[in-house]
Order: sequence, then structure tokens, then C-alpha cells
Amino acid sequence: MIRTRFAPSPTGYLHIGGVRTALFNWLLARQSGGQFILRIDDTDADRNVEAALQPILNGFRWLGMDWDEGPEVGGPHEPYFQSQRGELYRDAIAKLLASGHAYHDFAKPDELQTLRDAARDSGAAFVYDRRWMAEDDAMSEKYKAEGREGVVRLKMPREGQCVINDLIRGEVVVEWASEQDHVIARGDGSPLYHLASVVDDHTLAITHVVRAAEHLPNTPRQIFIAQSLGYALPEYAHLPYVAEPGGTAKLSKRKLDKYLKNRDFAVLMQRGQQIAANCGLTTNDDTFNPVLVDFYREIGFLPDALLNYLMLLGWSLDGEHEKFTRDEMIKLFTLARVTKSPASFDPAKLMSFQADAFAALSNEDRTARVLPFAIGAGWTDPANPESQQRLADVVAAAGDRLKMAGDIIDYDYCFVDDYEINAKAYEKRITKSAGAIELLGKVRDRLAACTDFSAAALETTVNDFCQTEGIGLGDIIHALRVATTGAAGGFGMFETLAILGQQRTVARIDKTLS
RNA sequence: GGUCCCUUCGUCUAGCGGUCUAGGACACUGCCCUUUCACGGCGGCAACACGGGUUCGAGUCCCGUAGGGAUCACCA
Repeated sequence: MIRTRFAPSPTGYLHIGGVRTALFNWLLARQSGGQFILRIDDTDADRNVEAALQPILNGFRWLGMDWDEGPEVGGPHEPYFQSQRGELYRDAIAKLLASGHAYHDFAKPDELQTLRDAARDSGAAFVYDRRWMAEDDAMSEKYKAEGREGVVRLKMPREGQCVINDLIRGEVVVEWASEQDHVIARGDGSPLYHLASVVDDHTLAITHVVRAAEHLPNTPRQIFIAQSLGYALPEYAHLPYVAEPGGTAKLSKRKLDKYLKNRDFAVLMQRGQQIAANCGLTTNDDTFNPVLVDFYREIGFLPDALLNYLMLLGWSLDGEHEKFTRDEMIKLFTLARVTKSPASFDPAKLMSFQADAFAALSNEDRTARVLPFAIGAGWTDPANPESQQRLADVVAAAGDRLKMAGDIIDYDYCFVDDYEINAKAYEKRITKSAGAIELLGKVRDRLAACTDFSAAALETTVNDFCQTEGIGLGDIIHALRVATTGAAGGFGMFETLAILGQQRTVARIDKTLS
């Protein structure tokens, strides 16, 4: 029975890299009929855990990654918040102290820092000489009398090696002597991450600890804690981290400005901003960031497309197949095929997955996904069937030009009259196009006289018009498009006019002419 | 600086000693389709970090060098 976990601290957002880690954990649990547990690592006493947690849970819900145990769903090992599991940690700390695997230490932070600096200057690894270690209670009292505050440190081995059997990296060997006597409890007795994490992984019966490679250096000390407590070790698998676009450094929420220099990343961001601005999205500046999952949900991405792309960041099936349904993802994933080197986040490739997945949806599905955006933009009235039909018509006509739900903003001219006019196109097809004005006037009269304004009838009408004028379709259609939509491109001209309707079409041509 | 990890096209990757004149995908690009845009079809550009070994034979195994990265908290 495989039990995996994802243990976020409540930060208020879900990082793309974090999701990739969570995905692999989730996949592992789902494919084996095991459990995926969400545990909240809030030992750092966040004042507003609830508010900072919701965006994370929302992210999981949106992505369709359900958790078998954790916040809101509970489970047999409740509670799932580290802040509420203090007793477990206190017991473990006491046990470690009693067995001599940990000790009270009374060094002051600056004293320690001096030692660390000295070690670094001399080029050697820092190893604390335990000079402020309290051998017994009497010594503790003496230090306390001096006004010192005690923490609990691990009494790490000073010889031998720690061998980590990593499911992805194989054997990783570290000299125990290069490890620190890490602090596991603060001066006030509250537990720190390593201790809490190990105790929880054990008490929650986690079988596979699958996490980002940045945790690899943490593993020896965690193994030490686990072994000292008599726990059986879980399997470890350290994933390569997700790197920044076009780079090799870890992807970080805070480096947005830097990533914006990457063309593809900037394109994605700009698109998001346009959609947000047009559709009245109330975006949070702090989380409206392509490094975070929120961003994709807000601008109308498909969760499966995001997941499919993310799955390929550090994993491959065979180098040939890349598109997977959710069921296939669950069935095909294996830790054995996870790569060792960092995978850089490529917004352009993500986009292509999204575009494909969106194009594969039925018109109905796409319309449903676009609806909130059209409503937000004030283009569609959900209470008005006619208005909804118009949206459905636009979505159907746009076809695969719509790559994500928010792309509906490109067809503003189908809904309102104050659309933007592409100046370049206007100049090329109307101002500087010989005879364009005259032809537009003529075709305007033809269109005004139409009794059937369906796309098919319009095609006949305009073709007929071209014949009498002795011109090609291309000689009029561009001017017509710019005159009626202000755009240089778009879906079929006749579908466009049909959607616009006779009145609007003629009025827009008149406006252009004047 | 210490420790650990990593290294195939711009990017994600396939490759587990010979089938590699290195395959696929995204991006870029040429042509075709086409009223535009998008899609699609057919092409193109483009990589084994370097140096030593081992071997009849190395992208694939070993060692070294270089480069990149992660991590060194009373954060998680």
C-alpha cells in the first residue's frame, strides 16, 4: 500500500514546481490504489493559516488532485496540521533527549555565527564542537542562570557514512561528519521542520517521500532522526527541481521581473494581463504570476493541459508519446523514468498543450468555459438566451483560434461597438488601398439590400458582387474585414458578418466610410 | 568556501556498448493549403561539455577537468 504526501506550508499560493511534485505523489498513490495525503507544515506559526491555506486547496481542487486525508476531509491520523500535533513532537524530542541522540545547547546565535564564519574562512566544513552543550540538568541551570536560552540539537554521528537509497538517484553517500547538529526544538520548546516532518511521515505511515531535490541535503539528518526514534525508513525519491525559463536556476516566484525578459514568458504574462483587464478579473498582483497555478486558472487554462505539461517536466514515457489523458497519466507514471537533471519551465510548450487540449473540446464545452469571461467582460448576459447563443456562435466560428477561454477577448467586435481598430491594417487595407473606399461603398449597398444574412447567403452575395465588379474576392474582403471588425485577421469573413448581423455590418461600414 | 547533485538540439526529452550519418515534441523557419488569422500537410535549422582510459567498437562503462545547480537558519 503506497501512501504519499504533499506537505505545503501555508504561504497563500501554489507554485508550479510544487504542483509538479504534488502531481507525482498523487499519481503514485492513485495508480496503486494507495492514499495521497495533504499535510500542512505550519510549525512556523503563521497567524492566518486558514486564509493562506485556501488558495492552495483551491489550486488542488481546480487541478482535480483530490487528497484522501488532510484539511477539510480529515482522516484516521488527524489532525493534519503540524501546529496541532505538538504533543507528538514533544514526545519525540523527549525520547531523543533521553536516548542521547539530542542534547540541550546554550550557544547564542552570534557565538555560533562566529564559529561558522571562522570555519568558512579556513575552508573547512563547520562542525560544532558542542562547547555550549549541557551535559546534565545542573549545567543547564548554570547556563540559564547566565541568561542563556537553550535549544535542543541533534547529536549527530561524527564518523561513518549515511547512505541514502534514492529511488531516482541511486545511492547517495554522505559523511556523517559533514552534518550539523541541527536544532530540532526552539528555545521555547516548539519543534522545527526536520523533527516534525520525520515524526509525521512516520505517524502518518507515509511509504514514499517524494519531494524536490533541494531536500536531498536534508535527508541524512532526517534519516538520523528516524533511526534514532526507531522508525522504519520510508522510500526516498528526490525529484529534479523545475528550473526557470531558459535557465538552470530553480524557478522562483520572486524572480518575475527576470523571467519577463524571456520572450515566451512575457507573451504569456501579457496575454494574462489583457484577459484580466478585459474580463474584469479581480487579480491579486501577488499571485497573478505564471510561476503560480492561480494564474492559469484565472485566464482559463485547462487543468489537464497544465498537468500533462508538468508531468513531462522531468519524466517521459518513451520520448515519443507526450499527450496523455488523466487516466493515462495515472496508469503510465513511474518513478523509474524520472530524470535526474533539472527541467526548465517552457511557457511556449505549455501553451501548445493548452491549445491542443482546448481545441479537442466540443463547442459546448468550450462555450461553457468561455462563458464566465464573456460575462466578466459584460458581453454576455447569462439571463438572456439570445446573448448566450451569440457567444456560442462566436465560439463555434472561432474554432481552434481560441486557445484558452480568455482568448474570447480577441473577438470583442462581435459583441460591442467600441472595439479597437488595428491602425496598421486600416491603413494598408483602406487608406492606402486604391479603390477600397469606392468598393466598400458599393458592397455596403449590396449588403444593405440583402434579405438573407446567413453566412452562406453572404458568400453568394459577395462573390456575385465581385463578379459584376470584375474583381477578386481578395480585393474587397480585407477592406470589408477591417471596416467591420477593425481587425487584420479572424475567423471566416462571412461567419463574422452573419454574427454581426445586417444592421451592425452596414452601420460599421458607414462609419468607416465617413 | 564545505557538502551533495546534475551535464544529448534554444527548451523538454529518447538513447540503458554495435540497429546513432543520434529519434520525437515545443519553439524558430521554408513551401503547400487558404479571402485573413488559426489549424493542418510536407520539408529545414539544430545536440552527445572537454580530456583521458576500458573495449574490436562509447552518447551509452570508469576516472579526471570544466561548467551549472542545490544546500549549508531557533524557514519549510
